[in-house]
Amino acid sequence: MSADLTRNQTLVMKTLSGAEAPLSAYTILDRLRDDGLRAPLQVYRALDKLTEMGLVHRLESLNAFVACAHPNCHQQELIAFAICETCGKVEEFSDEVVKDRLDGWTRAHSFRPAKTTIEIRGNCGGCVGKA
Amino acid sequence: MSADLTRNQTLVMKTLSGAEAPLSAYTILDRLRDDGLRAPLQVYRALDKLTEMGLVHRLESLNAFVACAHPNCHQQELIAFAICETCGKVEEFSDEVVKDRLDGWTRAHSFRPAKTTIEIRGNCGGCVGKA
DNA sequence: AAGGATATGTAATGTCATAACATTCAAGCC
DNA sequence: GGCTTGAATGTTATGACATTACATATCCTT
Ligand SMILES: [Zn+2]
Ligand SMILES: [Zn+2]
Ligand SMILES: [Zn+2]
Ligand SMILES: [Zn+2]
Repeated sequence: MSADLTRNQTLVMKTLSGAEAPLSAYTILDRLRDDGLRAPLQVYRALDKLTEMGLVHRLESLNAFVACAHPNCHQQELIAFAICETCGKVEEFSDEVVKDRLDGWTRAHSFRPAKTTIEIRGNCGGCVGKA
Repeated sequence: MSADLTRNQTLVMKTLSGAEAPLSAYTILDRLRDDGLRAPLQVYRALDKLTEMGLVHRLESLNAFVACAHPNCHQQELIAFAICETCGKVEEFSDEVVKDRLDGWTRAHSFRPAKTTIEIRGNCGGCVGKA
């Protein structure tokens, strides 16, 4: 399994796990002032490691981070995110057909993919109508 | 067709059209100093309009902008980007199957999508090996 | 000419992320 | 124990991306 987390990584992980919506690095920092964190870099370093371990995802269209909803389940597959712009809730899912189609395109174009981002922004079922 | 562009929109559009790779708003600003632009907002406002018109795309994973490769061709469809991290070249493409699969997921989950981002980062055929 | 909508100019500020350097900590070896 | 070494941490400063707020100008319609 994955190695134990360090102190700062544990603090950041707990903050993200307890959050209802994605958090920016600076929001995480604010919530951890009382635990001794003072500088952005302390949070960014923890986020980097947690992301490497697959415990946290970065949402590119939000410049924010979420705890993985299925830790240790989708180590290497393609993940898509549905992000509600009203309540902030994020759903993760994978789709083999989407993956195959994108893989097909990259192969056909001799493109070597390193990281793929799929983010759908909109409103979740509970928020449609309220927005 | 689309309305004529304003002065600032024209300047920004020309800069992006002539670029080999995505440009950040501040890079665009730097290239337009001699044309009288002084503040980021002048560029951001033009980019907003150009994006609305479909002439420019924002790359979320890069915080940068590119001229559309197929203006007036894909007004409303889902667009995917393959971005070379070595040479910066960006390829746009659409895939109906990917669109259908993502639409299927959102319908099944009562999610109302507003904007979908698909960005594949990696290395293009010409750059594989050099990186 | 008057009014309203759109576009522009400018300064200040807010938000996100990293560089550079010093210090501390834990583990393995002599 | 005392040493080395690599990882993690702490701190300051800076860089990069984006928006708020307000003033002014321009264009189009009446
Ligand atoms: Zn996940
Ligand atoms: Zn919602
Ligand atoms: Zn396009
Ligand atoms: Zn390339």
